[in-house]
Amino acid sequence: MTTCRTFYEKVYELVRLIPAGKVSTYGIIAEQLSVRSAARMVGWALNKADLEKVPAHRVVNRNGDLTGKGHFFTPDTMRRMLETEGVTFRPDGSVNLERHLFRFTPS
DNA sequence: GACATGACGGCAC
DNA sequence: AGTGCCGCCATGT
Repeated sequence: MTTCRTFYEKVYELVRLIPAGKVSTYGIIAEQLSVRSAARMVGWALNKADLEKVPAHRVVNRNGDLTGKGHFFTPDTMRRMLETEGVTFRPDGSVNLERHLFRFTPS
């Protein structure tokens, strides 16, 4: 639409590839899009995305923190969905990236 | 057309 | 180790 096939489409596609119980980060997704430092766009794309179609709750920041929780129906929706999928959180409320970080296959 | 903002990341201090 | 600033691309005003 506005841009060439929207960079959003790519973001959505990648996010949809994230299996339940796993999470990814804006930076990694941006990197997959060949724009290493455009993580902001990724978040933006998700904001405009249909949460019904894209598991945006599986995307967290590099810190493992649920930065986009405030963009969901309720602030705890994101965490709740992740917990339901089997994602574990640290005492500080961040996701155990060491354990749930999903790595896209560069192939 | 220019300025400001945004679900971030990395580097400098 | 914590805090701050700059950079990046796209969108909205």
